[in-house]
Amino acid sequence: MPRQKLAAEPDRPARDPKRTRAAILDAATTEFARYGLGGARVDRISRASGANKRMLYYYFGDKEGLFLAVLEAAYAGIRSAEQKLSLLDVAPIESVRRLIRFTWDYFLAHPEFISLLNSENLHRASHLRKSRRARSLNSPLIATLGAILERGRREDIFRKGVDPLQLYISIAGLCYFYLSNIHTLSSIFGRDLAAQPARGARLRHVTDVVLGYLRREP
Amino acid sequence: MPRQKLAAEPDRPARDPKRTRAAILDAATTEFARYGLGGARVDRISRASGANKRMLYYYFGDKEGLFLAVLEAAYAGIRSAEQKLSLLDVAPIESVRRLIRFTWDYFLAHPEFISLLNSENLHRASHLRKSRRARSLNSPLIATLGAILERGRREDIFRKGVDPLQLYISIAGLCYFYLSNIHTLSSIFGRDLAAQPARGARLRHVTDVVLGYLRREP
Amino acid sequence: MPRQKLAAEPDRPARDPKRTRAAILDAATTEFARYGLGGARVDRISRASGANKRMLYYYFGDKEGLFLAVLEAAYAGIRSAEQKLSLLDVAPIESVRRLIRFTWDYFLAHPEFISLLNSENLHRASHLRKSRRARSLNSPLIATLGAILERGRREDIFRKGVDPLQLYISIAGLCYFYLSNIHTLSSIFGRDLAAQPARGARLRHVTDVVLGYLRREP
Amino acid sequence: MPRQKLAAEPDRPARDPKRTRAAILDAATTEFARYGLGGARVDRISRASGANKRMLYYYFGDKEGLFLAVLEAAYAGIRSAEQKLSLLDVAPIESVRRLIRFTWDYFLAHPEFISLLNSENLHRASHLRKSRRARSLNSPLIATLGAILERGRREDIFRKGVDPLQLYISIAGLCYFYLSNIHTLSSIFGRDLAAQPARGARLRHVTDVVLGYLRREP
DNA sequence: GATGAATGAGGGTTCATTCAT
DNA sequence: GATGAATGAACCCTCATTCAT
Repeated sequence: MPRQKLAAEPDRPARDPKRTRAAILDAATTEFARYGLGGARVDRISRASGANKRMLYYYFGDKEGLFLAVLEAAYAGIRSAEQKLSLLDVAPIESVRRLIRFTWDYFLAHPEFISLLNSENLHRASHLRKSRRARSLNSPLIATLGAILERGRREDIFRKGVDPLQLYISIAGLCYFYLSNIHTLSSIFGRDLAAQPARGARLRHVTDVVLGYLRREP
Repeated sequence: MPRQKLAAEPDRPARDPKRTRAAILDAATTEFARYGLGGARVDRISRASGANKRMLYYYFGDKEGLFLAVLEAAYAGIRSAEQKLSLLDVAPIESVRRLIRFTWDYFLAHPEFISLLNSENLHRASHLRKSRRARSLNSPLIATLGAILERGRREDIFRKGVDPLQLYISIAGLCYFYLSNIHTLSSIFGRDLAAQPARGARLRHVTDVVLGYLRREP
Repeated sequence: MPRQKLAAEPDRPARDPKRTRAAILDAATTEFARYGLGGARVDRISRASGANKRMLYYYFGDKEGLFLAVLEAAYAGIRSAEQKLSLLDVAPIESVRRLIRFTWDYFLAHPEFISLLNSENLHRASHLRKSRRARSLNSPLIATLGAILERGRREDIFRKGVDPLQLYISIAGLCYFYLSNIHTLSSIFGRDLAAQPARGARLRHVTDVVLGYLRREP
Repeated sequence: MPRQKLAAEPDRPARDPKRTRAAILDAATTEFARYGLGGARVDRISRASGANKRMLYYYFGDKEGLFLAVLEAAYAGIRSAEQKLSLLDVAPIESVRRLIRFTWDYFLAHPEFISLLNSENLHRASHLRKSRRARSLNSPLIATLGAILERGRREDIFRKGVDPLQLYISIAGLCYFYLSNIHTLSSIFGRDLAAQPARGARLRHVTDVVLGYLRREP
């Protein structure tokens, strides 16, 4: 009987570098996000990825090289998602709304991104600094946001003098902190901030804060 | 026969439980803040504190017990600082200004607090949840902020319907995220956000955002 | 039947730092001599010494630190044996005879010494150079040999102008090379140079060479 | 469609068995000499030789097979050099002089030969014993030296009863030990024995020792 | 003949923790 | 209360070797 399904792979094809590499990267993302760099275990990554432990070193050099690759992939992920936004097609207020919603949704859907950034900051961005791709990780949204603010200003809707980078960081911070610190906050304040109603309330609040701030002075 | 050199070894008295405990806690705070829970080394803590490794277990049970103690002490620290604020003595806007400045300054002066919270969140607040002191870690500022908002509303300065907890989280988030992620942000955007001018700009921006948001609708 | 020798230790006393350290050093000497630095296995050393593997690092830092300690102990061993020689008590010729015999016997009885030196030279003496005890490893025999040569010269028995260090190296080399390379030499020349008759012949030859050389010119 | 750039990659022809084999052997010689058998890395050899790692196994079976091949080549090298000597063309004393100088120069120019012999002796000549070429590695110089000694004896210049093998080993030992152990000796005695003046002095000394010994008794 | 990808056993080292004193 | 010595599990990483192409 012939081997079944030529095109469909069995769990792990014998020789498929791309796939092996990707499987390691995936498993490592999960592991690093869950346990941090120091707490991550190379053995667990290898087991979860289905690849031999040696392969991890073959492709990524060492644990820290793997961590950097994970980090770069994480940035690439959000940048890729950002590119699908079409913020300049709509009016300024709607545009800001979309950006906030996108930021919120992305962080919500990608808790590993938050965790990885925290880990990298614990290490003072030492890995990122070594990255040759670091520059290209810069968000194009800053420029876009600048254009939106400018247009809102021209239309006399927004206040003037808003630094797009500051605003970008503020939007991120308003979303990020809530989600990043959701466990301690929930514990300390005795509320389940991760539950749906609370999450909806948070998004509304963040939107209110940002748009409330941007309103031109009366 | 009496032990010789009674007066000797002045640096650290041979037996001073409080002192030993405090020294361990201090060293552990630094270590956990710098390396995270997974990356922290019991040996380094013992060495830095000058206490024997065994003492660490004697006082705190194990590494995680020590981490919890550090965490509780960190919360106690910020709560103690908060109590020195007299927010209700001044007008609402100034009151909010003070709260923002306090939050910013505290995070700036206590990077270990940020790092410890990140670590605890990585572990899903598992230590805090076990703490019996957890309840008492709740910030009294939420109630105070509620009173400020209420007063501002009555004086027709602030908008209505602002949830004090949400606002508290927002103020924290606007400060925290910038400082917590300062290394990756600086690296990605190619700016030194830790330098003084940038820090001043950030505090102004945060104040603008919050007060801009709180303005009553025109 | 009563257990013998009350005072004698069971195989390994529970707490005896000196003993533990010495046991590790002994086992390491054997291991390094047999397999070289690269081929030596920390696990084997730990097993053979009866000490926990961790103890090896506790006392010696790492594998190379242990190697250095072994090396220093090996030098200390030969220097200690040299001190028992009383070369200046007898006539010059007999004195040189004794020195040769001592050198030969010591190398013969301590093949590990030869092997360790070879290993260290493979590594370009990198460990020895780091040693603070290196200076004290210098042999006092050079000075003694100088005195012997001088006396032999005065008595018109020996030739003049002999550098004691060169002669010392020559005596060592004549013995060392034969024993160090005994396996390849035996294999290449198809003779068992390790057998007793061959060994006796070698010692006689070496003595002849050295004394033949030292003879004053006719 | 034809593969582009037929003439490209001139450095190493894609398929040149002899060349590949020789490149591996060269790289392996360097590697084994530098790090010993245990410390040598197959990967480094493969990289340095430019050949695929698999080729190494293809040609030499395994790491130890490669080591043996290196060893045999090293012996072949010195034997080949020896053949260029014409010791029987000159008077006995000059003949011995030449042999000493040759031995010294060869060891000096081929430190890898010394290192390889040391490695093989560490392993008790286990590789050499398996070699079918071992017999042919025997030096023809022993016989030649025998003839020289005999002639010197007949001419009443040399002493009688000198075993050519012993003398050969002595000449080798006097040169070998100094060079083989040059790092430890330099370190212990605090002199740079590798510098030119010291090297010249050593060659003179060795010559003096051997010729001094060979002198007929007065 | 030649290659990049893959392997499993084991390398040296370090971990948090506990013992005997 | 306090100490230096000791533990065993597990850490990250590397080894010589082989597979599929």
